[in-house]
Order: sequence, then C-alpha cells, then structure tokens
Amino acid sequence: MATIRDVARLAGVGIGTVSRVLSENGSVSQKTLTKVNDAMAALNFTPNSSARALSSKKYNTIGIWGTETSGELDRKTLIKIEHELEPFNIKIIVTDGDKKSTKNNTHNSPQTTHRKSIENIFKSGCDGLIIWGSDISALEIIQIENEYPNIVLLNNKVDLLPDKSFTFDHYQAGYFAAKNLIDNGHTKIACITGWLDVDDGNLRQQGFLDALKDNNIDIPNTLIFEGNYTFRKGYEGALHLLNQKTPFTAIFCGNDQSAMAAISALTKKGFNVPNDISIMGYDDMNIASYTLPPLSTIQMPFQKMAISATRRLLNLCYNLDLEVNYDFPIKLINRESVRNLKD
Amino acid sequence: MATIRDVARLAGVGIGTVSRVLSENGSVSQKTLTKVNDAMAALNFTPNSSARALSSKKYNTIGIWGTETSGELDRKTLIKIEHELEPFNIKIIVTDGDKKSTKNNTHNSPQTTHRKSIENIFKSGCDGLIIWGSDISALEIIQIENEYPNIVLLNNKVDLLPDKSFTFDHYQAGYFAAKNLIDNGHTKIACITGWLDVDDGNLRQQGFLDALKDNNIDIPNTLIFEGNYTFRKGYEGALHLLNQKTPFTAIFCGNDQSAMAAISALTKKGFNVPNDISIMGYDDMNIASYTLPPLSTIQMPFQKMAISATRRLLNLCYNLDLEVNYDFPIKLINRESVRNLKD
DNA sequence: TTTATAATTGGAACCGGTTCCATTATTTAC
DNA sequence: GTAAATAATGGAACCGGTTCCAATTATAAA
Repeated sequence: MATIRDVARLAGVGIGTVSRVLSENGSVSQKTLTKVNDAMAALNFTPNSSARALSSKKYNTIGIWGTETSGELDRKTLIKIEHELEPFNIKIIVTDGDKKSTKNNTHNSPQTTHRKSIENIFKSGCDGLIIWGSDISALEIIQIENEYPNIVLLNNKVDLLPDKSFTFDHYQAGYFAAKNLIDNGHTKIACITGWLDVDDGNLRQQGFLDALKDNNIDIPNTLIFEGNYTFRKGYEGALHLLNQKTPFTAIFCGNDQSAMAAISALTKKGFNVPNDISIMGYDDMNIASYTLPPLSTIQMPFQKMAISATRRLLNLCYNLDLEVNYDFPIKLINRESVRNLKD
Repeated sequence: MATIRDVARLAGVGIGTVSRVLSENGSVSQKTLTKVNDAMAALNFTPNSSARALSSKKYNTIGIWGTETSGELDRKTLIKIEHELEPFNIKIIVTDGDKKSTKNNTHNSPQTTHRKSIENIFKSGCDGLIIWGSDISALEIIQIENEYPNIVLLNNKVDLLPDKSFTFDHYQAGYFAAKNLIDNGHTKIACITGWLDVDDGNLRQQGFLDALKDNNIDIPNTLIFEGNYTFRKGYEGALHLLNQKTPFTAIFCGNDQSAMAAISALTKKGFNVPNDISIMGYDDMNIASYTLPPLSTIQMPFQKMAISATRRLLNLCYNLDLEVNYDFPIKLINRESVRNLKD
C-alpha cells in the first residue's frame, strides 16, 4: 500500500503538498495538483483511514444504537441512511443496546447499562450516534448528551433537545385512528396496545383514548388488552377480547403485526373482518396491502425521518449545513379492514 | 482522554509495559500488573482505537456487504452476528452493494462495480467481509478472494471456496417442497419462482422441477410464472396463473412473501386456500403462522448459518479457532395451506 | 558465591496521516 | 524596478498505540 510519502516522492513534492491535495483545502498550484494526482493514480493510492482518524481525531464513522424494542429499523432504512452518509465517505456501525456481556455489569441497573453501552460505542470510535427508539429515559439521554453532544434521537423526543429529536406525532396518529373508526360509525371499540412503558406506544394510546373521550365514547377496561407489538400478543389479544363477552365492533391495534395476527385469530374463530369486526392497524408495513382483508392503517414516513435525523447528525459531527426537516406528517390509509357501519 | 503515556507516568513504568498489560501478551510481573491496572482505572483509560489500528494494522472491524436482492438479513440476524463478534471487541459495518454514487463508475459494468465497491470497503478499513447473497458471480468472488482472502460467503456457494461458503441445500429444499405437494396427491402444480438469475433461486427451482420429473409429473410452461420474491409479483403471479385456464391444484412459491400475496389474490378471486388451491411457501417468516390459512413452508436456520459464517471469518481474520459448522438442515413446516387430496 | 538462564522492563522507532511554520516563488501596488 | 502582500511549498512534529531490542533484575544451576 502506497503512502503519501511514496506519492510525494513520485510526484517530486513534499508530503505537506500531497496532504493538501488530499484534503482539498490549502492552496496548491494547478501544475503540482496534476503531478500529485497523476502520482496517486499511478500508485493506486488510498489514504489509510486509521492514520487519518488518528491525526485528525475524526473517525468518519457514525453509529446506530437500538434495542430489541426499538421497533422496525429495516434494511431499507439502513440503506437510506447509508446513502445519506456516502457522499461524505462516512461509515456506519450498528450496535445492539441489549448485549449482555458488557464487562462487570452485574451490579448495574439497565439504566447504567444503556449509558455504558452507548459510552462504549463512542470510545470504540465514532463521531456521532443515532439513538433509535424510546427505550431509554430522557434523563439518561441528557446525561449522555452532556458528555457526547453528537447524538440524535430517532423515533424519540426529549423536550430539552428539540433540535436533536426526530419523531412522529404519535398522539395525533392514535387520535386519527380512533377518529377513523368513530367516523365509520363504530362506538364499541376495543384495542390491543403496544408497549405502554415506552413513549411512542403510550402516546398513541393516549391519543386513541382522548379521541374516544372527545366523542363521548366509553371504553371499558375489559376491552383494553396490553400487547407488545408481536404477532403472538396480537393473536392472544384478539382471543382474549372475544372471551370478555363485552361486545365490540372494532379493534385498534398498536401495530400492523398485532393487527394481522388479530385478523387471523378472529377469522379462525369464525368472525369476518370487517363485516363482524373491523381492524385498524398502525405502521403500514409492506405487507399491509396483501393481508386478508387488506389492512386499514396509519402510514408514517419513517425513512424520511431517518434521513433528516442522519443529516442533523452529520451537521453536528462535521460542521455541515444540510437541510433538516422536523415535521413528518402521518397519513391515514383506508383499505378494507374497517367497515362503515353507517351504510 | 488519557493515553498510555499518562498511564505509564502515573504507574511509574514504561509505555512498553503498559502496552504489554493492554495486549495481555508478553510477561508482566504481578506487582506491575496491579500498578498499571490501578493507574488505568484511576485515569478511566480506554485505548484509542485509531492508534491501535494504525500500528497493529488491524481494524477490529468486519463488514457486511449485500445488495437489494440479497434477501432477508433482518435486524435479528445482524444482532446474532454482533453477539458473535462482541467477545473479541470487533465492530461491524454494513454497506450496500447497490449504491450508485461510486465515483466515475459510468463506464463500468455492474460486475466491476460490485468488485470495486467491495474493494472500497476493504480499503476504507475492515479486516474481513461477509459477502451476503448470491448476486455476485463466482468469477468476481474468486478475483476478490485472491486479493482479499478474508471473506466469507453467506447464502452463496462457490465451488472453489467450499470452506468459505455457507449456504443451504436449496436444491434439496425445492425438491422437498415439490415432494410434499406430490405426497399430498397434487399432480397439477404451478409455481411462482424467485429470481432465476441468482443461484439459490435457480437451484430451488431446479429441485422443484426434478422432483416433478422424478414422479412423472409434467409442468407446462403456462404454469410457471417468473417472479422476484416481492408481494407484488406474488399477487400478479397468482392472477396470471388463473388466467392461463390450465387447471392446477397447488402453487409452489419462491418465498413466503409471494406465497402470502398469492393467497391474497386467490382469495379475492373467490378461491379458497387450501380447499381449491394449495400454497407452499419458502422461508418460514415469523408471519407465516399468522396468515390465513397459516402457511406450509420450508424453514431454514438462517441465523445458525450466519453465526457459522461469522465464526469462520473471525478465524480467518484473527487467527482464531472457533468451531464452524457447514451443514444447515432445512425443515418442512406443515401448517394449513396445503390440502391433502388423498383424503 | 558465581555464572548461566529466564523473566521483566524501558523506550526509541515506527505506523501514515494532519498541521503548522518557516521559506521561497509569484503577484500586485506604486 | 522595487517593496509589500500573497500564494505555494517542504518537512518537522505530532496523534497514540505496537514492536523490538538492549538493559536490568530475578531465578536456577553449579
């Protein structure tokens, strides 16, 4: 592997000059520029990233941290983020917040463990971090941000860090979903929630409940099933709700997965969706148009949000000035799983 | 940030000694060991990864390269891989083989682009690479392996590199799937294939066809629909097959997504699955138990395979001797989407 | 006790970039 | 044409580790 010294020798210039050509700042005459570029090409030179990182104190790497419950961060989104980083030659490392073997964490609370695991990522070498999901407390985030300001929150909101928070209005989304059912004439509405100890799940639930309240609709506790976004809980939830013998005509589900599983359970028990019971999902997964019936759900531009979060992080880390957006409008997708009772 | 020189000064030893403590090789007396460890703790010392990488020429990083069509590499698998790397303090960077903006690639074939993109990953700093998916030719892989031997193939097989290839027996899997339909009395069988220009898709198709042939079952061209693993193509494929007016009682689908979409299309057209038409999937996605009806499919231990591939790569990169497995038995999962015509 | 051998130890040199400053070449102003 | 200002250039010093060798100390053998 050729080094800048090799390039300098071949081009007949000093190493400082080569470095100046590389970093594209500092002044270099047209003549030397050509000489140096030719030499680089001849030697098939690529700057050594470790050496660069060592002397410049920039890793040209950002991290993504998330936990099991962070939700859907699929490959598509990852790739979107990567494409955002690519023009700047930034790499992306992923890490799991749930890893167990962090040394001697026996006497640490999950809180400290989260913080430690994040600190470790920074120490192991990255310029900034996307903290994905809301499975980490605002306090912890503030503490982390204090020491490592180059962070950005994806699908989480901390009031003290509005310019680093990227999230949807989950409250409004929950409200919309409920409103949609109500507008279709439903008044006996059940729900299968997501995690409620996590902000976004909680907010959407609150929006849902408030929409009912604002329309003078009462929801008995028997019609609220606490789920966790999985297929399994969606399935169990639907069966559980049926067993309550409290009549209902619709279920609002915390995400599309629970919704699909609920449809499955209901159908198996002889109920027709949407004729007997309507189902409202949340997420608009790819698959949602291909369920039986196709799922009415809430769509959120997750990838757009990820892109904006990434840009903000780039601005923070590398003093850039990329355009960043904080508003990610949600959309009601009406397919066929909600019946209009007013017909 | 404290450096080893700070640690050495505080502990009253030389920097070589501190380095020896860090790397845990070379001999250090118990007494100095304690002194150095205390000093490290007091200074909250973490070795600088760039400096380490520069002098040791190890990045302690491995990459994962894949393309759009590489298939399912979900977060769960990524995390499994990460857990494998964690004890050795290795990081993982992900990259997309489909990225467009690689400089001046205008006159390059996709082939060279793939190779270039992989070379770039190595140059940008990683010790080894998991090449995921078979969307890259054997020739290219051989060329790459020649220059960068630290690679491992996930879900791909190159005959010249048996010890670096990790894949399922897709041929056998396709054969199994067809056999299952035949054993259930089906003789008029259609299929919605995956990508056929990719090895694994091609192999499973071949296995499928051979099973039919071995049982003297003929499949007309009208009952073969070339798909691409997407929901959309699955849906279109089912409609297309119905339009052919060639009667059939079962469809073998290239993956679960096409299968689900096919079920959706058939149901919409008034056919009952499995009573009118049976559906066989391939993958056993999480969701497969919750479709209507639950999907009969082929299960492959993808995560186990990923773990073995990762271990092999670790062995290659860091001279380790972790246990590696090359046999990943597939499994037929019988749910409810295939009807037994012999009843 | 002396000598041979092995275990420890310190630190210079190095990895390949970036930065900064002193020096030289080139313009511009008058 | 000369002085002053500006542009271009070379290279030492540095970033924070690892490695290797020479020097020192401890241990074993005689």
